[in-house]
Amino acid sequence: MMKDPLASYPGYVLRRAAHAAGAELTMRLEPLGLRQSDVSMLILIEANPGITASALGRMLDIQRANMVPILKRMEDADLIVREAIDGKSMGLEVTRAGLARLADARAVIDQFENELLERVPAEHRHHLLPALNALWR
Amino acid sequence: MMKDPLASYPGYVLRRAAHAAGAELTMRLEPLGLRQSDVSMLILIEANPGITASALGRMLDIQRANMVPILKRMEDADLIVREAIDGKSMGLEVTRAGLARLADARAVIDQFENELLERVPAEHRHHLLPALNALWR
DNA sequence: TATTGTTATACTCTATAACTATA
DNA sequence: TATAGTTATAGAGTATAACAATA
Repeated sequence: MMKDPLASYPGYVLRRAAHAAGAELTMRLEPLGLRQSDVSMLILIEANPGITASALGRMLDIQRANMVPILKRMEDADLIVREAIDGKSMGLEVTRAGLARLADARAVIDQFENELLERVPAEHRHHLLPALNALWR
Repeated sequence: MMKDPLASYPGYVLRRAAHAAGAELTMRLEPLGLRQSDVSMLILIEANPGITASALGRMLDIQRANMVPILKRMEDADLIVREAIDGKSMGLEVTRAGLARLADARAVIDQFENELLERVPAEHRHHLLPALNALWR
């Protein structure tokens, strides 16, 4: 058997756990034709109607320039619309069709998040979210 | 202020925490001319001398095909050597220069991992690693 | 002067298929 | 028959620079 000294490094295990979870969620969203970033954006736009692409990108840590093709694809898929706020900014809204897809995605995600937490032994379970939030913010 | 409903999703926070930590470690390793994968490989090769590229890839969840350019770069940088085990397999070893670089990298990583854990409130701290390991394995 | 949206571009990481040679 | 190493290639995600138009 191979030795794995990396298992004791929190940073490494964090990366592996995130990758494993991310790959699984991507697989589960695939039948819906949605990517993780799509769902994140739909959730944030629904919670903040009229948000601009720049502000959305700042929340998700995605560069302005990289938002363009993503939002264009979502607009082409009739998931969101862009409406002029003023001559410079565009406000984002979730379409009716987008809300329906979002409802499906939420069912997938809620199930996924529940399963994720169930894998964590009970004595550690409620420490996960606050610990991770402390690492991120 | 914008609403952020994503903050309550463990999977999302996991991804953000891993990305933030990864970006920071990458920055700290950059002066050493090493990437995270380089250091992971050096650690694993040192712990398992003579390991093959395929076995190393399986441990790190990196495809065989993607190991080729990585190992070639590390060999060109005189961090590792490949020695024939038989007519098919090559055993990997860390060079003397590789060991020196690995020592520098370990100092960076140990400091980084300590700081990472210090950011987690004490009551959650020792739950992080077991919780993450449960998600991954 | 700072910000928004945009185009173009490049680099890294990752995934797949196919091939050769050997165990 | 399964495995190791390799090549080629394509798709994501991400990062930077630059520009026009507007706040």
